[in-house]
Amino acid sequence: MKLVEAGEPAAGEYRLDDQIGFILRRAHQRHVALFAAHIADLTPPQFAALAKLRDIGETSQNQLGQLVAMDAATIKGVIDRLKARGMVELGRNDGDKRLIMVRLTDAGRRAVEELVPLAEKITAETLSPLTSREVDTLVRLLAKIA
Amino acid sequence: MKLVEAGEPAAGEYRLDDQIGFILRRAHQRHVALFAAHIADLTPPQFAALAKLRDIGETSQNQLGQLVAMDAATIKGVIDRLKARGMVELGRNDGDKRLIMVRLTDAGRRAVEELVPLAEKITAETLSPLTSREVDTLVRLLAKIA
DNA sequence: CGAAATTCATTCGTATGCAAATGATATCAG
DNA sequence: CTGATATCATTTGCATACGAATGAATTTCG
Repeated sequence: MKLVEAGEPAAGEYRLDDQIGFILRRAHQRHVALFAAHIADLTPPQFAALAKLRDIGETSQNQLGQLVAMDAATIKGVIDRLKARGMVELGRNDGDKRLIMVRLTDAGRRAVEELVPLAEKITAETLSPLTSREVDTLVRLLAKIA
Repeated sequence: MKLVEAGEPAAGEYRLDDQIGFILRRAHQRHVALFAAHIADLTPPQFAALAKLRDIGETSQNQLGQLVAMDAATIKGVIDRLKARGMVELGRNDGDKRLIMVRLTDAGRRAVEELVPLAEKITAETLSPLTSREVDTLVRLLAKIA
């Protein structure tokens, strides 16, 4: 008498490898590794900040952080490192003196433009185990839980 | 004349928010936040190590790291903190003197047993925006790219 | 108007996560 | 058997990531 089908956990059993959190973490790890393999001198969060700045132009540090899903402490570190490398420059805001405005430098803009094709390749490679139908489905479902 | 449908990027356009890497990062962030909300005194990697140890029994530190997708440096830190809290204990291996064997303490085992129901709740809550069909699909596709 | 609440940026502490270098131990090849 | 290779654990350095506390500036509200 077979009590449990193959691959189906018994009631009450907890399989780490089947948990969404564990799988999410591994999928994210793989993506970061592929990113590093193609773009060695910039991290995904750094590139995200540059790409977002290119799209929206100058913004405050915190605002940028919200747009790229980083809290205040995290975006500060990212911006500090991008600034040290001459990719962004900072300035005060006339209206609201609390704000630190961030904008791309010419070098930063050139870097984004150069890297976007590589970033597209990274996205494609990350998704390469899937059919294009599956890609659409995955992105849609993932966005739902993000 | 409409050149681009709403939601469809023009050729060559790169939308950060649609990239799998960015969405993966946000989904992972949300899961970690939900985890912390339910299990305040343990991180997901720490719980993963405990859960895996419960399933497979004593192993070497590196072996455990491979099973929970952490490199040697990372698993060491996780084990150090679990050891400091009395959840695991370490020992030398008779056959191979390089190995550090790791096993659950009684307290560690009790902790896992107590936390598994909460972990199941976290998994369910992370996936709550999806139907059960969508859950199966997401897990399957995510596992493919992980 | 002016006190209270909010927002922005910064700092500190803790915890992953990974690359690279190192020393100890095992294994393999000749 | 022994030198070359490989594995295990450790350490250092760097980069997210977030909670909590802080000070400055702004907004809200009574």
